[in-house]
Amino acid sequence: MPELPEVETVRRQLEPLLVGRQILGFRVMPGAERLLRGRSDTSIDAQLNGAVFTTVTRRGKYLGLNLDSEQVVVVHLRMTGSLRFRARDYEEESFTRAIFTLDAGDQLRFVDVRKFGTIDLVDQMDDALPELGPEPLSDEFTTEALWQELRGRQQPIKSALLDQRNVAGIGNIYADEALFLSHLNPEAPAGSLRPAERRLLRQSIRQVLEDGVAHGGASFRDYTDVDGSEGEQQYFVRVFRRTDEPCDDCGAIIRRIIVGGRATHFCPKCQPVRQRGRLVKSTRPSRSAGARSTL
DNA sequence: CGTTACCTGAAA
DNA sequence: TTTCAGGTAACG
Repeated sequence: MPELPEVETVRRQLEPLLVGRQILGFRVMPGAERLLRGRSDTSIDAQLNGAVFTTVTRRGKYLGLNLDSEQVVVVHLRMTGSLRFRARDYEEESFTRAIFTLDAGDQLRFVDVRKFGTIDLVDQMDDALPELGPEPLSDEFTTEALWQELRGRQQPIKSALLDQRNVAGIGNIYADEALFLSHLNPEAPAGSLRPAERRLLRQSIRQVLEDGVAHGGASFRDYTDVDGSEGEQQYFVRVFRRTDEPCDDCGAIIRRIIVGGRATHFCPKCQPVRQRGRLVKSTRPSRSAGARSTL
């Protein structure tokens, strides 16, 4: 569920709540053992005990809860995970999968209906991360860096944006929104973008992610922040889950298709299938015909 | 490369 | 009852 803006919202809320707080215990609830990916909660509990949070960082959709013990708790929320900071004696919540007990009895809870989320304890955040592309809101995310990943690819541009090895942090909402702002058809081959389209796509990605962060993330279904409240970005989307509604810009009816197995929303008029090269109907048929034989 | 599996509840 | 879901890893 959470994409970069939702995870960044959690990071910003969590940091001031956690920094300086000490961990007194950690446990995983019965039936949720898989979230530790094979490790036992007792071994993690032993390593965490007494450690103090120093900073909270983010890489793509991953959160790093950094400790003064030079270790990092790396969390991925996947589809339905959330981190809740709860004061001592706060009521129990359904679907709580793991609990960090802090000094004074407060708790950091990992709540996750579908049990896809993960928690790792490592010495360096990178140790828990798969191959990830550039951070889209950093300076390293240039048009050239983006094109480096897209060039030569036949895959639909939508699928390429969801591949975390190309760019880190984009998910289904922001991929559709960025493609709408870019006037790009989601099924266009990733490697087919013209230079101007690449620049616009890079800028659109940054725009939609920055807007998402500014609105505290999007809450379409499950996403809630650290105290359980919702974001506002769902009120600002242009196409995502607006199937059969008129496009804000042109009034055409927004369509929903499946691309790479994911629901995909777009405006067929603003994001048309690009015209193929028009070799047949050239404006100067007599001169160009013999001169050029290649595409 | 696209498809399937992993889970579970809400909505259609 | 069936379909769907802000994600990814493991398939074929």
